[in-house]
Amino acid sequence: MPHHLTYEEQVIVALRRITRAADIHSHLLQRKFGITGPQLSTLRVVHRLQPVSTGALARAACIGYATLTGVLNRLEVHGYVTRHRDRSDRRTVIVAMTKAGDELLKTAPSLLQTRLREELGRMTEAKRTGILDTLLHVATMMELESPESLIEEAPAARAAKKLK
Amino acid sequence: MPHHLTYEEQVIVALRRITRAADIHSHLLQRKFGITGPQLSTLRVVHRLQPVSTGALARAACIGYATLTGVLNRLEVHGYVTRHRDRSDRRTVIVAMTKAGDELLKTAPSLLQTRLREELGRMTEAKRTGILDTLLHVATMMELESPESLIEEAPAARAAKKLK
DNA sequence: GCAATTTAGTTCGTGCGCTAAAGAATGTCA
DNA sequence: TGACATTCTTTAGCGCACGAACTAAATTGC
Repeated sequence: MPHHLTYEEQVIVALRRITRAADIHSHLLQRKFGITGPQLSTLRVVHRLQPVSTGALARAACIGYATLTGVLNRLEVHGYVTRHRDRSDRRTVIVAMTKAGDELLKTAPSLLQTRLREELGRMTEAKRTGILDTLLHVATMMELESPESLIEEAPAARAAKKLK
Repeated sequence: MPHHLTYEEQVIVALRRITRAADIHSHLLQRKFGITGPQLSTLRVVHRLQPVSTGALARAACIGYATLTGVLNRLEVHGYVTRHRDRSDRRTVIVAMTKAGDELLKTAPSLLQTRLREELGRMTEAKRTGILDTLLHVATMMELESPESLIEEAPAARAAKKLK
């Protein structure tokens, strides 16, 4: 305790600890079950929306197109999903589950750390809701910063780039 | 809104949105000021603790040794910090600020998004404290999962690995 | 019809993050 | 003193994440 930290620095440390813990948990998942957190998370979204285009998948999973391509590559190599181009619009790629993917989700561990789940389960409903609300609130505030680069459902209205 | 999400899935989405927003902000910092979020964050810790060993720095910054090496490489290339080996114990590496590093910190923008800062500034003290407490609480719960792999100040007491 | 634009995905380059293993310096102990 | 363990840092290998640039396909305008 050499110095006082400002409120802002404390928030940053807290966020850092959260992402680090999530990352460590992801590596633990990979060692134990052969699948990482982002892969498992993506697979769940595929399960919920399949068959689904990569674009819709990226928006639903709050992930960039480029990142999703890599995750889908690995999921495909592992045999958990299939990709094929849409017949009517051959630009879009349709993602669907395989049997192995379904099977994995049935036996897959929770994405959340088990300890975290236990702790949350012990809380009152009000406290649980409060935590989620705070997290969503923080997320919303942080996303306010760069509105254009976020998931846009309406990609119109940016013709201001015409120079030549 | 095709399906209901479980509480757990909602928490995961919230965490995902937070880390994504932080990442996007980091890229924005890099484009505008030539330094990323982790680099700036690390530089602040160096400023607070200098001169400091890389190990102490990693623990203070909640970051792995290997990751810190890369960040320090980039900070050194940019001329913001210096590294040299300790005279008395030549295993440890001592990190210190340069003039350029001090200068950067003086003019550097907040690590937090400005919008987030504004929103937080508008709140009551109680609400601000509540948010920080919730974030720290979540961080602590998530870290419970893998105690050994976290920053250990006392690396003793793990002789249980003697098999042969 | 066919150029110009828009849209969907992928590839490329860079940086962050982890673990595991390697290097280098120090300490221990017979 | 000389093998062995311990400590501190870096390297290697992989995966995630972003933006920018690229390819291919569809749409629009003329």
